[in-house]
Amino acid sequence: MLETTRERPVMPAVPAVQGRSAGAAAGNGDAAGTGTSRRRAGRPSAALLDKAGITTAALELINRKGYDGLTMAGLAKELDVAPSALYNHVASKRDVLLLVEDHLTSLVDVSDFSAAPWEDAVRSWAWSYRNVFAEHTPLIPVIAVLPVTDAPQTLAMYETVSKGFLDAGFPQERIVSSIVALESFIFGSAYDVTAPEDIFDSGSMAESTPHFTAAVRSASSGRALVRPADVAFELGLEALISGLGALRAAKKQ
Amino acid sequence: MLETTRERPVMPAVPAVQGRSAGAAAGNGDAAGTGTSRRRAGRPSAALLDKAGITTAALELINRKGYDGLTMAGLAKELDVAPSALYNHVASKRDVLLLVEDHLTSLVDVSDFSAAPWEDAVRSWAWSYRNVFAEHTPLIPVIAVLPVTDAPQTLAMYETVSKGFLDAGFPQERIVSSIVALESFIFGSAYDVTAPEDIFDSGSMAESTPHFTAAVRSASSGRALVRPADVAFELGLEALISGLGALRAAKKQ
DNA sequence: CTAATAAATGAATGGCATTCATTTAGTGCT
DNA sequence: AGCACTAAATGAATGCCATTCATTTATTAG
Repeated sequence: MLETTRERPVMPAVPAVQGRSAGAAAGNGDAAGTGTSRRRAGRPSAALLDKAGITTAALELINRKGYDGLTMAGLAKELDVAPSALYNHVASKRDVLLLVEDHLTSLVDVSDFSAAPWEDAVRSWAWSYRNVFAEHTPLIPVIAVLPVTDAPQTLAMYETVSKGFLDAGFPQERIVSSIVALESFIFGSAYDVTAPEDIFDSGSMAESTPHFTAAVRSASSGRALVRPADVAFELGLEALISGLGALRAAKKQ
Repeated sequence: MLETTRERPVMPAVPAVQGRSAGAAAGNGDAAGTGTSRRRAGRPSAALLDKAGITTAALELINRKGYDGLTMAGLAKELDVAPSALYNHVASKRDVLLLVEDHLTSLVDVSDFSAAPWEDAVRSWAWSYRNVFAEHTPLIPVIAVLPVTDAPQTLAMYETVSKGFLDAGFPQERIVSSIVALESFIFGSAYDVTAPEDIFDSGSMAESTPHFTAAVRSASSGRALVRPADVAFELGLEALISGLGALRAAKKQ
């Protein structure tokens, strides 16, 4: 129907930047916030926002200012838009965190599950998972309660990992519990990475806690090469791998 | 100036309740908030606030309204005081959370470390620790970064646990790492307890994630008697206990 | 006695997420 | 073609929240 509909009438000049991969302010006249020449109210010809753009802008903001700097107002400014405009695309700030979480999950390395032995696959997956979220601990409370339905990339990760466990000979009814146990350890360990160096310094109460103080001292004797958090993570992970590995039946061909 | 200063002019009746163990509003004329007869400005004869009172009021408020309900204004009302009065005793809301954290840590059961075998002691400690903080997950980000100096009860717990590990024949330089690994698992698992029942419901994407969906289904077949979070915790904890236990030298007499 | 300090009130302050009325532009239906 | 509906933007509230500051009153130290 309709003849000349596809003519693309005028389009002032701007090539209608879409998807807005990264980098702020798409060249042209800016709007709410930066200072010059507000955009006038009303729906613009080409949409300024979408979930992908919001996600990358949020990540950019987090990298630059940390999670304290991630505010709806700041995000809006990053996107050169009024804060209320965001609410046409997300229902709440938690929604933004969800978008970020799902994106980050896609960065977790699950590749070894299709090639390497189960132990090696779990090892590389767990290290990768921990390292990604160690930089994003404020997301952990969100993830922990997040129904997987709302996070397609997260669901995809679970699928790959589940299949890896099944192929390795795990009894089906133990797979979810095993993954949950590993994940719990991973999330807890991610926090650990962010702890200050001197977190175990007992200070003035050192005399009243001799055993602990001695243990802390001897733990840090051969340090500085590896972070304490890495030592603890390796220790716990290897314990989990060998403990959980014992559940396997000898399958896999 | 002014003669009759030491006469103790009136003192309406009240015996100057101090410490304020629990239960709100110490009987007499109330103040900021509740509605009737404000207390007049200026330092009162007997202090209305102290850290112990703030801690128990905070816990009361958390139990009643959850962590969202824990606001400085709400806490002040609970204590029948103006919000700004709190800042004479704590420097920030984070300080309040610290007080609560340290109190809760004193509830963790470490008794088995002086009696039972190492495995049993770790088991009961870990379950108790997880159960206490499962109800208080918003504290976990605080704990994880908390220098132990600021938390005497927490330090006391570490001392007991360290001694238990040492007595069980653990090499001193592995003790802290082992405890940290266990704690990481415990904190992560505490979150897990709060997750909704249907967290793993893959919903509309079930067809694209067959292995995971099947694993979830078979995990929940014999359920309802035990919570899934408990199964995962037990599995991981036993794996950690046997994995870490292998580090011990045969000592202990 | 007097200066310093401690502990309260009450009135800001500034930041925050979120909502709502309004404006403008595209879409679908007849 | 026209018209109702919906989508996507602005801009101006709203209400909550932690925190600060000036002020008042009482206790304590010198």
